[in-house]
Formats: sequence, structure tokens, C-alpha cells
Amino acid sequence: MTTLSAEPRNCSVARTLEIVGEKWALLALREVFLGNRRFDEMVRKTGAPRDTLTARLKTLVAAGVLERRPVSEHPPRFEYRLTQSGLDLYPVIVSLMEWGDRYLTNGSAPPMELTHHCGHRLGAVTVCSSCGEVVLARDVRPTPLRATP
Amino acid sequence: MTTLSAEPRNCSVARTLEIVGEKWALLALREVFLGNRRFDEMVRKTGAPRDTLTARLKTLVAAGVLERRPVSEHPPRFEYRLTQSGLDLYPVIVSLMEWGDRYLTNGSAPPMELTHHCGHRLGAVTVCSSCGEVVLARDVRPTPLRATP
DNA sequence: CCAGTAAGTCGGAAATATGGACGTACACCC
DNA sequence: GGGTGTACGTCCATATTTCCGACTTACTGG
Repeated sequence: MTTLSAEPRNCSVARTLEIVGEKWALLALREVFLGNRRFDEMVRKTGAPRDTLTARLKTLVAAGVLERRPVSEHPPRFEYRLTQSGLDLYPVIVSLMEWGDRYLTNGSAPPMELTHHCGHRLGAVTVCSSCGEVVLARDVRPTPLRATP
Repeated sequence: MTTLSAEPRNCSVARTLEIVGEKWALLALREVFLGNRRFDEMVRKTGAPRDTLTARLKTLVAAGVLERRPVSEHPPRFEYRLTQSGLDLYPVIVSLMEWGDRYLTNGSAPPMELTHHCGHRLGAVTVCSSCGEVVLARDVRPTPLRATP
């Protein structure tokens, strides 16, 4: 018999989405990348319900993507900071933004522009780390698995 | 007064997430990128509830990311194909996968590898289209808006 | 005729999301 | 000292979604 029913794939995409696979999680991250590290600020800038944002931030902190740290004792105030793994989610955010800029602006200018430290507007492209070529879906194939011996 | 309450940002990330900002939508896209274009196959490989997948596919088709086309009349069979805008979501998928491979494999090998047509394992990196440098969050700033006159 | 597959739809229970009010702990100002 | 405002949540009741299993339709193949 062939692998007949193929359980749900446990790939890295699925695993990653367990952590960031929800609108408010990614929008909270967007805010932190933009420098807004405080709860109320995130509520305002994302439009997320306070409860939901609380839950998402907890997940992100538990996953080690954000760190919640006190910035003042009296009054008690906190901020959420990106950890290294959090910083490494930047490509996810920018590729979402890039796509929206291309397909969802309906002719008008993108609602926000980013400037790279090279001085130019950031245009983010995904390239292959081996050959440096722009990655197109049609140029990529899943590597066949070796049979389990 | 300063822009006191700052309505939720309507940025491209938020707009994009209205379409793909949910686990099953992105996993369905992953499957299509892997070549599985059929409904039942997506159900099996993603583990999504059939209803939910139906709903997500409808959204994706409505957004023009996928196209639902008949592949047989008798019996009626359909497949979902990526449109150009759908193909351009590839960077989102690969950057999610890249991150999971880095942070969620717990020491073991990634559950799936991709091969680029250059012959090497695909390592996807996001670079600035102007200077070619790898994009790091700390090297990017939002461009200040011109004041509305 | 029976089994199987593909592509959904349906219904009802369970889980989540949402919005508004509330709580706490201050700071600022008069 | 009292009133107002901000930050960071929590709580509750309702609304919406999700989830699962069963069912439907339309065939093919034996």
C-alpha cells in the first residue's frame, strides 16, 4: 500500500503558524517592528480587542518571540521587545507588506513606506542564498525524501 | 493637539492579512505551491475542517489569489491554481518556512527541504532591491510622512 | 449492485472573538 | 484633597467561528 491517507503535513510553515498564524499576532509584531512596544499603543494602532491582544502577546512571549519587561515600577509599566527570533520574523512582515503594496493599493501610493539604511526606499525581494537569484515559485521543488530504511 | 488617538493603521500588512491572515488560508496556499491543487488533497495534507477550507478557498478565489477551474465535467472535478498575484505570495510562505526551520525544529532536520533550480537547497533570504544587502529590521525605518497641506 | 473517490454541504456543540465596563495604580493640576 | 487622565489589563455577556461527523451528489471500476 502507498502512504494512503497522508496525515496532515507537519511542516515548518504549519509550526510557525501555530505561533504567528493569526491576524492580531502579526499586526502586534508589525507594531513592535515600528517601534511601538506598549500595550495601549498596540491596541490603538492595530484595532485589536484588548482581550485578544492580551492573548496573542502571551502566546508570542511564551514562544520566545517577544519579551515582556517592566519599564517602570511606579507606576507599573511594561514594554514588549523583540528577541532575536522575533527580529528574524521581519522577512515575514515585509513580504506581507510588499505583497499588499503591489496588489492591494488600487493604483494609489502605498499607505506606508520604509527606508533602508542604504538610503533608498525598501523594496524587499527574496533571493536564494546559494545563487543570489530572485526566488520564483516555479524554480523551486520539494527535495524528494530518502526512503526510510 | 497631536494626532491623538491614531485610528488603526491601514497598512499593507493589515490589508494582506484580510486575505491570507489565517492559518488554513496559508496552509492551503502552501499545498498549492507544492502542487496539490485539489480540494480533498488539501483537506488531507493540511488537516483543515472541510467547511473551513471551503470558506478560505472562497476568500482566496474572490481575492484573485487562486482560480477555481473545472478539470473534468463528468464527474465534476475542480482544481485550484495560483494566479500571478498568488504566485507572488511565495515569499510569504518561504519566509514562514525559513523561520520555522530555524527556530522550531528543535535540533533535528527540517521536516521538508526545498531545492532551488540552481541545484542547491533553497535558503531564502530577504534583501533590499536597491543595494542587495540582507534586510535586517534595525536597518529599516518608516519614511516620515509629509504633512498634509 | 457495491465500494470508493471527489467535492462539497449541513447541523449542532464547542471554542474564540468582540466590545464595553470595570479595576488598579499611579501622575498631574488646581 | 479631588478630579481628570493614562497605562495595562481583566471580566462578562454576547456574537461569531470553528470543528467534527454525517450526509449528498455524481460519477468510476469491479
